[in-house]
Amino acid sequence: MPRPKVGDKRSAILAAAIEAIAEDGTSASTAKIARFAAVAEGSLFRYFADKDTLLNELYLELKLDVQAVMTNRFPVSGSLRRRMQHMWNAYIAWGMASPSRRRAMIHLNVFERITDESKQKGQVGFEDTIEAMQELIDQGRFRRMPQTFASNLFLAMAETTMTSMYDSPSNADRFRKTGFEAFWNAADK
Amino acid sequence: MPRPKVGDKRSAILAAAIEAIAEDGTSASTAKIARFAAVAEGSLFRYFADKDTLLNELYLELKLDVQAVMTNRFPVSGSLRRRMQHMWNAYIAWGMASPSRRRAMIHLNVFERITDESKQKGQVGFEDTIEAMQELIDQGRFRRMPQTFASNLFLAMAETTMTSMYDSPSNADRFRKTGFEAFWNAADK
Amino acid sequence: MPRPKVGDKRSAILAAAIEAIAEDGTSASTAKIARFAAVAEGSLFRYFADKDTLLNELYLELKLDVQAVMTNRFPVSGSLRRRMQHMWNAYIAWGMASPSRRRAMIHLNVFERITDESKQKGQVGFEDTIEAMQELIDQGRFRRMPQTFASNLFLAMAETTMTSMYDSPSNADRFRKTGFEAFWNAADK
Amino acid sequence: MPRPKVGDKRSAILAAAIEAIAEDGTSASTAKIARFAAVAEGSLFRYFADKDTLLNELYLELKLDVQAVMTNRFPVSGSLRRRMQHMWNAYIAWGMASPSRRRAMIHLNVFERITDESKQKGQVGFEDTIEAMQELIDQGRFRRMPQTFASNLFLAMAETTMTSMYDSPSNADRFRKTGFEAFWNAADK
DNA sequence: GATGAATGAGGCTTCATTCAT
DNA sequence: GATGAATGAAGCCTCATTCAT
Repeated sequence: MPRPKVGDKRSAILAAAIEAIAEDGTSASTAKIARFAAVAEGSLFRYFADKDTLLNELYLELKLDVQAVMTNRFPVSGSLRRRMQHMWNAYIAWGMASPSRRRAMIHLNVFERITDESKQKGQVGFEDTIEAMQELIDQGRFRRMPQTFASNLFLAMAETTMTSMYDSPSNADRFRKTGFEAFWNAADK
Repeated sequence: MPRPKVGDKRSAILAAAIEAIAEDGTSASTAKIARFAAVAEGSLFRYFADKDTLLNELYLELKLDVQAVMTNRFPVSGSLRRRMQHMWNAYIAWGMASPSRRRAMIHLNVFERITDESKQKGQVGFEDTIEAMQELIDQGRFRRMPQTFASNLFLAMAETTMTSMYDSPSNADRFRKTGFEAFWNAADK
Repeated sequence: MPRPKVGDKRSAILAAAIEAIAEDGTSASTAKIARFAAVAEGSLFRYFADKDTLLNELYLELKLDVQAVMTNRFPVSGSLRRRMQHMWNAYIAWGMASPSRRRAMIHLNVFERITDESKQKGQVGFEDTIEAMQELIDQGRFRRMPQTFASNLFLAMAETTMTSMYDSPSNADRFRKTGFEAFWNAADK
Repeated sequence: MPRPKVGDKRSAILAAAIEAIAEDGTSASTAKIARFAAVAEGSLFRYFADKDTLLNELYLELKLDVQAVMTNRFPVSGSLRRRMQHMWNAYIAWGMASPSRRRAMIHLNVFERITDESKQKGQVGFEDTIEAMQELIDQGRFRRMPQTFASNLFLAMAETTMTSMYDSPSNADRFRKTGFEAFWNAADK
């Protein structure tokens, strides 16, 4: 059974917000977002109580998106390195496939009005990857450090890697691989 | 009594901008910045042509600030590892000493209207550190990759480290050290 | 009850701008214009991109207005003198009927940001009158001079005439007639 | 003996105002005027109580200027036509010699805050020309009309003439002469 | 007198949000 | 529900004017 129609417009608005934020940062106007979504300015506020709500929900959607991609075909029983490699490749693939999503995420990550609640919610669903991250910690250089440290490092290093990949597409593959080795050696003892 | 130095007010505005941006991001209002600086809003525009100019000059000032701190007592003839260690510690010290400066920098780094010119100017003065970075590249895992990749990785990993340090001040020192080891092992062969 | 026509508000703003400019010149504030139009200041910008656009469109509207009045019942096949007389009377009637429109026009005519495009557009629709003006030129004192010279002279002399009519309403009719004779004898050989 | 220095600065400001108003209209900023005059912003207000005063005094100075030029070598005992011709040529020469003065005058003539007092004062010194104008009236088409009507017509027609002269400098002389004939025939019976 | 930095009121414009249709 | 016109607060910026030096 198809999703209720209402979802379509909501999704359109979220998609539009991604483009608008990628262009203008979080100060992209709701009018621009509505225009990109091809809906009336007022309609935006039927789906999101206000702009902050929209940005918070977009934040969550992007996190979910990343999660889906990382979780998909996750090699649960593979070696730690293999699982990490999977996560790395999946995340990089996500970022490279949709530059706007990635740029939007970068802006949302420093947006001062993403609530703690959103940040927390953004973690759910990452159980498999978090578990892998914890294993990585327990066996390597980061022993007894919080899991978020490793996770954040992973994300930061992947971001840096993607920046180079964008700047020099012909070497993209080399960056991706070397980036992973860098991460692995940073974390592994 | 010394006559107030030319530039006092300019500095006050820059300082105020740091606080305001740390609080509200780059959408901090010029009114708020002026209020923080205890000057009239109009005065702000005697020192900076417009808000974008102010933000770009602030960006440069912060870069200069980092540079000063990294360059200070730089062990030019020390081992590569020692030089890197110095840079790491200096940068972390800078970020931990002035949280607002660091937060402001984070926002400016993703601000869409920092000009290419500013970004370029922001590089000057880092010659020693860039040279060290190049050495690191030439001898390790990043051979034949652009120097910016290593530099960006350095910054990203230091940022991640600082985040953990802020979250858990009692372990700050351990984070700082482990963070550096992580970076070193990421880059070293 | 008829639904308010689209454009009602737009017209209200243009009408308000006429009054405001008549009072304060082209430096009349958008706030004042909005107030006169009984709309919120923001509304003004839904109808006109910015103040310059508003003034340019007002300029065009006034030109159109004059044109309508001059063209109405234009005695196409009348003698040249009769046609000129018609134009003269029509223009004077327009100016005397709406002092604010006339004052606004005077200000717009010397406003430095009326675009060339607007000036050009302001000419269309005057074909009959321009043709008459050309005939006048071809047969009189202004032979081989540009049509704009005669047109401008016409307008300037009519303006002067109206000023005297305002100053001395009881002699208005005599001014109107004498003014026309003056113009006719200026141009006719 | 040289004029007192104070006059120099005052004149410089008036001269600067001419240029600034020619460029930007009466909304030219006092800062710009001061810059053009190469004096400090504050100095302007030592010579003129406020901007309106400056503009009113400039208005007077320009009127005086015109008067001087018209009065110079005025052929008091020449024929009426000769005297008119002199006035016409003098005025045109003034306007063509200094486009900025002329443009400034055009703006001041429609400036809403030129006081009645200024307008009145602007008339003194024109006795000879006014007398000629009165003679013209008494003997021609404008009999029993106010002298200002003839004067305004003179100015309006001369303005129109100058506009054409600027637009087509190679025909300037022809415009000047034909313009005068037009005026003469407009007024003469 | 001269200066120009400082001021804050006011100008233009944008924008999130509301609400009548 | 959907729309988009309307709103007015707030943002950026300009400017005439003041005043300490």
